[in-house]
Amino acid sequence: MITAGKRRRTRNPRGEGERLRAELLDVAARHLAESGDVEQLSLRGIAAEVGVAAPSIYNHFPNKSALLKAVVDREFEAFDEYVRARAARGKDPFDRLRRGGLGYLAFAGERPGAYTILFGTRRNESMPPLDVQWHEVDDPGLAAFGTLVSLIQDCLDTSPVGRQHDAFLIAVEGWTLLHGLADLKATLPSFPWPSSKRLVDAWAERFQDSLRTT
Amino acid sequence: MITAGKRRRTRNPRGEGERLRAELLDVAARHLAESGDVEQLSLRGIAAEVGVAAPSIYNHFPNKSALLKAVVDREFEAFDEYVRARAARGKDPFDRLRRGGLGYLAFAGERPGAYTILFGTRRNESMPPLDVQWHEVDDPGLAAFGTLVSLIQDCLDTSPVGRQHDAFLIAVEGWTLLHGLADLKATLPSFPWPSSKRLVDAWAERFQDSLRTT
DNA sequence: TGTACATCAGTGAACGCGCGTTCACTGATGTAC
DNA sequence: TGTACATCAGTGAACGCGCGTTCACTGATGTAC
Repeated sequence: MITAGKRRRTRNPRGEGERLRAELLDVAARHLAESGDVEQLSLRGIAAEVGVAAPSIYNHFPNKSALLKAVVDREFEAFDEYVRARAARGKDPFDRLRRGGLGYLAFAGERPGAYTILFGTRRNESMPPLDVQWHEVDDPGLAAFGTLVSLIQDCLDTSPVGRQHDAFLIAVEGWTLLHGLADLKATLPSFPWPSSKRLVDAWAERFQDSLRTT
Repeated sequence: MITAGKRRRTRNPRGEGERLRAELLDVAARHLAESGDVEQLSLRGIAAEVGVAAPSIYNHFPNKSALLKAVVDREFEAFDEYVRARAARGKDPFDRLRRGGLGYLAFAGERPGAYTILFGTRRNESMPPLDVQWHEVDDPGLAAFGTLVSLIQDCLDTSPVGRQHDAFLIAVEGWTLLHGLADLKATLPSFPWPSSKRLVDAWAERFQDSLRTT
């Protein structure tokens, strides 16, 4: 349901028609982030909120699926970029891993609807499939997982016993923890959750301990 | 989308009208379990599959929300019962905890659509809210969490240092792990996931170790 | 034993709604001559 | 400097569809007299 009425809007100057495309994506992304539900988006609603007639959308997207795909792809890129940027602030591999994990949870916490669209279970046929082997990734969603694997690999590389561990397996464990917390928090916001920092630190510390030479 | 055509169906005998109610719930539950999406259910579709005219539904439910709520409630009960039954097979508290966790994942694995409806992020206003303090639970979904808390409390009670631990906190950690794995598996079925048993055993073992007197 | 009647399980047609999409169009603006 | 024209950014009306829901109904069946 879209409550906003029509906005007054001056048409784009000649040659700047592409600006409507960006406006449509912005509004669609905002609605997705609020509702967390791809099904609830309607072209008419988006058009009304942008302040344009519904058929104008077809100047920029062949159909609804194409618009949906475009906005989801953009969201995936934003997510991966956000996590990378947070991780990059760390001063050593373990710190980067911790910060990456916290970044993951921060994105999910600040934009639960957006997170849900990316990693929530509800996906439909107009969305990228995500059901590929992780190493054959060309799905932008799994790029974020690739980021996690390489953060962990960097940690392993600091230790002489690092080669005894499998970065992939540890990444799966970490991802499961992050996703479980992120998703449950979005579902049950008023549950008395422990702090993200506490959980991530505990996990990272245990991981670091396991790499000390015995 | 419902593909099945109308089924031939003989009307229920006098006094047995309630049987249609059960049939409707069964078909609705099956569709929910397949699609994992509450929004995709249509009364007309359910009616057609049962072999009845759409308005007949209104003899048993005041509207769509009521039918939805009934089927979701029933699913929650089935889930909690399933986990309890699995846990009960264990021969000591730790074994019951392990089996309960594996039961949780087994339910989610065998009926991913059903699991998604119960704990996936997509909930809408026609569903029970779930956003309550866990200890004020009257939501059937959180009953399952209560089961987990008490399984853990039983473990704590076996140890002299048990009182130093918080069953609630440990339950949150366990739940996060279980949900993360269950939900990601449903989203990415072809990802090379490690076995549930391995993950649950590792977690339970670590928990048990932390209760040994040092 | 027969019949009128209430009850029950369910029906068919219709309603208004919002949706994605198509179609022929409009009116401003830059450009070619 | 003026004008015809192509292009561009959009529009308004209409389409067919499936939906939840309402309404007046039908026809079988048990029950009261």
